[in-house]
Amino acid sequence: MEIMRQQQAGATPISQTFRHPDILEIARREGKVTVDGLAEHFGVTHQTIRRDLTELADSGKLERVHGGAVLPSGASNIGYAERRNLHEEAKTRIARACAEHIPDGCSVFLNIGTSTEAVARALLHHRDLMVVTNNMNVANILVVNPECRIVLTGGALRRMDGGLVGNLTIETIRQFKFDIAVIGCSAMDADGDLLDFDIEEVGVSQCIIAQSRKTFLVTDHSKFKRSAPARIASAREVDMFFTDLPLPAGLAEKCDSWGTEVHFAPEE
Amino acid sequence: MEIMRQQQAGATPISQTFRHPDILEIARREGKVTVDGLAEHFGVTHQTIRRDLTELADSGKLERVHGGAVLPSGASNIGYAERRNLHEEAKTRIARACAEHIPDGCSVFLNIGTSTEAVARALLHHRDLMVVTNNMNVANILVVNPECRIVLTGGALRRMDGGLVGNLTIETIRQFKFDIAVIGCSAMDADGDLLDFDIEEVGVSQCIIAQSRKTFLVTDHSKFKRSAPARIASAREVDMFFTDLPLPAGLAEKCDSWGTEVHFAPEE
DNA sequence: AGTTTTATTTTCGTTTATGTTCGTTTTACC
DNA sequence: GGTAAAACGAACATAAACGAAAATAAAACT
Repeated sequence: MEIMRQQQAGATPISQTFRHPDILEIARREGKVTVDGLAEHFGVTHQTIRRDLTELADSGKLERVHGGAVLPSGASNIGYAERRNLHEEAKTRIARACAEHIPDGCSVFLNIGTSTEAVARALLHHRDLMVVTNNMNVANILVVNPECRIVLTGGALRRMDGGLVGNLTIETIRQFKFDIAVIGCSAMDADGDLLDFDIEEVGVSQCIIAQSRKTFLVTDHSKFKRSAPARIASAREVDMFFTDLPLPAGLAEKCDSWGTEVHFAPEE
Repeated sequence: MEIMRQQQAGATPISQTFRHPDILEIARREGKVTVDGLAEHFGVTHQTIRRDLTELADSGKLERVHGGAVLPSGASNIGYAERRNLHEEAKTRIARACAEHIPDGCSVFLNIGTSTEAVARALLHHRDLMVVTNNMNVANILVVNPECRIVLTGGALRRMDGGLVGNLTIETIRQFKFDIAVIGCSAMDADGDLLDFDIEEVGVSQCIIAQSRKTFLVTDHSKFKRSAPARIASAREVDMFFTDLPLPAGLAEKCDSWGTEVHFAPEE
């Protein structure tokens, strides 16, 4: 009874029919399933199969197509693609401002995040760079810049965001000393603390800061409104802070007293 | 009426069809697709294929060109696409034969080379794999297989072939034990020795073999005619050897006496 | 038994995918 | 630079597929 209530309260009330496992197995074997084929196979009407497929699609096990369903394709980076478009234009402006403070010929670390990827795009015409990153997307972006040496840290590929995670990352970073670390963060609070959702990444970010002569932070204003559980560092440890809109009250003064230069990306 | 407005206001209404995943797979395998070819392959009109390609291009999966579509430039294919086309068809056959001997659920290492990339493409529908590689292209290829964990070794990105090179590679490999090592080589001589142009890679390949329970070699016949300075290992250490044409005189007997299974990829 | 819940079928209006036609744009060839 | 062929995209018609809702059947429970 209570379980039923939970299900009704939850998002999709899944009917557990014996067909679902079979459908999935067929789909995995054949790569696809058709409404017609399944209706005949199970001896039920099309409408019933449609309902099955809709439910399987809602729970992410399949991807619905006209006439049937297929295995989910790139299931992972859909959300990421949307996030990339979010504040896209602002991120580009911020990244450009940041790139202007990265001189040719220096060594840079870029970590995980859409903001740092935007910085990578802004570095496409820099020369004689050495870029170390734990972000596959950054590597894919910068590969077309022949004047840029690219070093990837090892690690398990996280499809969600192209990040390379795991203890290999920190091991790699320890072997370098960077002129500039460019980091993003998931959120930033009123005390000037940089926050992240992933505790593992926090360790990586802290390591990067420790191994770098200068630390650049790139963050758009949306991060000021959010919070996240893990603390990376204080903005006090940041040398330059690139963002798009004025900082919340109090934070600007703090940065000023800490000697953290705040740069606003110019509107175009 | 209102619904229509919503749709018009929203982004691009992507049609769902069985063909889209197939088109993407063909594109990834061949590097390009043509309207004519796809129309014939699926038995539909050109216009339908055009619509498909337009939608796939809109969602960033492909890049439209006159007469067909190609993989988006940012993705896997770097400059050495020409070499990839060399013996492409044979490599695909070899890779498919190799993939058939790689069971679901095992751990595999794929090293640098166009042949191993072909194997990666042949593994797109394997399940529950764990693939470790020092080849960025392999990672980019397999990223679309959600049933596959991907681990990249660290290292400097070599644009020539997407390889990750440097001492980080061996350090990473030492942390694993693979069920199967899939390696390619630059050349193979009459004594059955695997050769390579790059001395550094030789060390990596030797390390891979040492860390693996089984070693698979994938090489097309063109490698028999060439030579290279650095020696990786003897074919004696290889468990299965996948190639396209019969081995030169004497080598077949050697492999036989060593217990090295030689598999020829069937002509189609 | 009777009642309630769940699964399925039936029906029907709506949406979607596809083929066809036609005018426009691109490409290739002279 | 001009021309012909190929490729393209827009618009429309149509048939298939779709989803919502009501009707029916089958369990599950009291």
